[in-house]
Amino acid sequence: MNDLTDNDVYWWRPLDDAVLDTRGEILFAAYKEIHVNGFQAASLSNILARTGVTKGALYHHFKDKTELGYAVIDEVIARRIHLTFIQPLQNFDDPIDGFIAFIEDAGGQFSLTDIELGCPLTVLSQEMASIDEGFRTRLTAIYELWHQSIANVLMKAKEDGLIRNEVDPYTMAVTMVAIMEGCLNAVKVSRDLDKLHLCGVGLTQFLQLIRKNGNN
Amino acid sequence: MNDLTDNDVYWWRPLDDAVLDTRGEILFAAYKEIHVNGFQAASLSNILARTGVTKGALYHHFKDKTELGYAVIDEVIARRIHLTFIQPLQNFDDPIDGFIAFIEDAGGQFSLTDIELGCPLTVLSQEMASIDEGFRTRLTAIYELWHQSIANVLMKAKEDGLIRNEVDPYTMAVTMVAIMEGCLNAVKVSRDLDKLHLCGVGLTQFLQLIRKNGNN
DNA sequence: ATTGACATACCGACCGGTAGGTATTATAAA
DNA sequence: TTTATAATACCTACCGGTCGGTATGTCAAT
Repeated sequence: MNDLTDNDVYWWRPLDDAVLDTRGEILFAAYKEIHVNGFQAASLSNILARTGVTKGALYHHFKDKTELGYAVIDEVIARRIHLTFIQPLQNFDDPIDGFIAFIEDAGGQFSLTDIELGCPLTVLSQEMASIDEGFRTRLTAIYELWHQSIANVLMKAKEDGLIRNEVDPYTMAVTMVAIMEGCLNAVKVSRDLDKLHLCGVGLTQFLQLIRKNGNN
Repeated sequence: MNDLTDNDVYWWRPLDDAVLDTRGEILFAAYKEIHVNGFQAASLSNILARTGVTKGALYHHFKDKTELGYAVIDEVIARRIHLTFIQPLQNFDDPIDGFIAFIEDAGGQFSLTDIELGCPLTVLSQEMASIDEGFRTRLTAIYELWHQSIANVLMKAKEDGLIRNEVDPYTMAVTMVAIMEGCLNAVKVSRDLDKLHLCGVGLTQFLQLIRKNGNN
């Protein structure tokens, strides 16, 4: 069904070079299976077949399929989002320049293969938020962290006088995340990387809006 | 599992008051089942149980489950998107004012129940775009129509001198759709209608950006 | 001797799909 | 107008396959 190796897909690259134990192997294989097929259609048999781990081992480490899904969110997806979207935005002198650099960088960092699968966070949100409360709260927590991180950066920039006074950092943060996730959705469905650049231009122009003495 | 009636959910309100034939009943019930559970987890047995239609009737009207899914996109979701997002934007003298009015209106039009389920287009895009090419092309066609419709409105406004010359209508259109879909995603996962207003403010400010002699 | 870390075999439930019949309606020759 | 034919619109019963989950066994380490 899917013969991609870890390094073909940005989302699937190992988080560090630590050797995975059995639990970690299951977790990472489950993450990939879920990313492609969604949670409900994710097959435990597939996960086991790919890892060589047996069903006994799986049910030794995880109570049931749902708990495995929860662990994937908490231990894999949360870190991935932090690594991809949150961490890169810290440590910029001017966050507007930082965001714009991040967006331009993303255009080169992501390949078509990466984006065909979409953001794992959105995939799971759309599928599971209205079906399972445990999924919903866990996913919400990640989004909230993301929103707050951006809002904090903007807040600091505001204090430094880089951003217009009337701009509300949290409102901007939520909108910016919406643009990025909406953009990744557009690219996933169209399989057209140009859409990524189009949204990048749009988001960049949006960012110029909130800048003090903003040019355009 | 889900005892909502049609009129509780905006997305499920009948498109017109024509009496549904058997095929139409199947189609609409399938649409709702898919909207809640996604396509792969949508159960034909559920659809049949809810409609009272038998499996023989279903397979008389549709070749298989996949063809039923295609028909749901082409005949239900496409119209729904047109009705919800495209049609309301026509016939505004000033499209920027129109968009802003539309966004403010959406805040009142949608209830929490509506948005918990998310936009059917995004639900299916995230689940099926990377799995089935037939789904992907059909969903892409709807997005493309949406993008083009907005772009056309902006283009006309540009000719009328209402929008800045350096604004590219198509780029703006793609970005605006991304914001709206990303916003609906945020609301779905957070179950917080305030997020809808936050994104509304963000999108409104974004729209002011492209206006000629824009105030802020 | 007990515990943790698996391995193997198997189970019932549900899934999408099919086979084969029937009731109803449309077409058209007698 | 009646009657034969044929297509449409279903209905019922069933099938093979996959699913998540479990029960039981093995085996090394403590």
